[in-house]
Amino acid sequence: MNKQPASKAGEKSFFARVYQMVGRIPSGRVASYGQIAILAGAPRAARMVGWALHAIPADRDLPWHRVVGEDGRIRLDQGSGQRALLAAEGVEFDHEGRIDMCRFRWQPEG
DNA sequence: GAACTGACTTGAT
DNA sequence: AATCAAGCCAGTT
Repeated sequence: MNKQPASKAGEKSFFARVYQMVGRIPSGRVASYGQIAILAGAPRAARMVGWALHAIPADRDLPWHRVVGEDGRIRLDQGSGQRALLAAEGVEFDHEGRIDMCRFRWQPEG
């Protein structure tokens, strides 16, 4: 548990960074774990991103469902409803349940 | 303080 | 093209 302050005052944990980036993903767009990791400042912490999302408190209204694998496929077991959430936002899935990352990948430039 | 873990990614076989 | 293995970072125990 965080009995001590995360790093220094003002600096948030890597998790908080991830949450912030995930929160910036616009509706109808998706980002990969690795992408979020890069944006969060850890180009190789893709696994941590997944763990961070796993640790998202219910209070957070983060669009965690907009984070998928680099191949555009959901890395969660069915039951999370992630695919349904994305489909509801206009994200299209192919017959293999994969997203066309070329079209739906979120590009933080704008 | 060391070891383990994980909603990943990439490269090799 | 599919499967296997290793690497990676940060948090948790």
